[in-house]
Amino acid sequence: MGYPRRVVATRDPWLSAAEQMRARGMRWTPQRRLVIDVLARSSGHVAASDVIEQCRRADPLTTPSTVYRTLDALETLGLIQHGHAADGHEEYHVLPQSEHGHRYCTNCGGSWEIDAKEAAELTRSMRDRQGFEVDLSHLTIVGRCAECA
Amino acid sequence: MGYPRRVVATRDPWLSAAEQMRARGMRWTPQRRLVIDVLARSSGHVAASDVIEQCRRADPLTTPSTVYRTLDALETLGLIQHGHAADGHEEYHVLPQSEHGHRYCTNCGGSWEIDAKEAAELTRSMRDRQGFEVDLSHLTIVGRCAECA
DNA sequence: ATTAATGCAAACGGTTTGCACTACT
DNA sequence: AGTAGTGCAAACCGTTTGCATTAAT
Repeated sequence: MGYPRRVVATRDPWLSAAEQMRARGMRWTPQRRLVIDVLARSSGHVAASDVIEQCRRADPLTTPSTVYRTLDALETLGLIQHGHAADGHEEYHVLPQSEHGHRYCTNCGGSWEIDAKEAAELTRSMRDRQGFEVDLSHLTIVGRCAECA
Repeated sequence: MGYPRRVVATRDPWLSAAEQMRARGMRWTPQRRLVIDVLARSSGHVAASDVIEQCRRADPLTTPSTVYRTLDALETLGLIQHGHAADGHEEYHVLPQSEHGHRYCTNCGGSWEIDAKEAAELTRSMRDRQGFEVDLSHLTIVGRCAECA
């Protein structure tokens, strides 16, 4: 209706990825662009194998080592963060601008993010009762989601 | 090798391990005894590599494949339960008589069990707010313990 | 012209498997 | 005697690395 809606200047970290890289003397290559495209379209967390597969769809010549190295590079830029999925494999969490954990359903394989607010009770009770500071970005809760339970 | 699944753990599971095995037509071997010795002395959760190393200390001829197969067998007996540590490697939880999760300190490497009581707030809030049934045995919380924080 | 990044192939480390042999029952 | 379990070596799979080549700066 009428004019385009006013949008808060949401600086897109992916758009600036190229500059961030150049600023550090890193190079902006087609392969890196592709990996970043895939990440940008992702749901927030992807297995390394997913990234490789998706890249290969766009460019069948994609090489695993290049993908891994790009993911490494992006992690040093702070754009992603790696961890391990329930099955023990590498998993990359995209854009941890706000630190968060994950919730997985063992039945349907679905996954959701757990933000600080949602984890508040947990972090508080751990701090109060055990003096334990929870690292939210490593929090993983496994179980059955509402639909599957 | 498919054994019948699922057995209730008894009061002193290690003493009865031999009988439980024989009852299923499994055999009681020195190698298995050794693995079980190691598990019995363990703190409640061990990495596969720990088990192998400890076994090798007692018997340098210990073979990884045998250890893995024994751990498999013990899991089908319900005496242990496997999962994945923070670094993504196999980890075995001994005697999950009472279901529990784990808490790890990234600084000192210490680990503690989280029992149902301690996790009560978490499980309740997940159930109430997301309809999510937490699987306590897969709960892993990472952070800094009271001493290290 | 530099030198970072790529692509390949080979190395890696933890886990699994096939198979002939051993030894528990 | 019969067969589950062992030990070895080789396969596996996801990830990492060395190195000569390519290409972004």
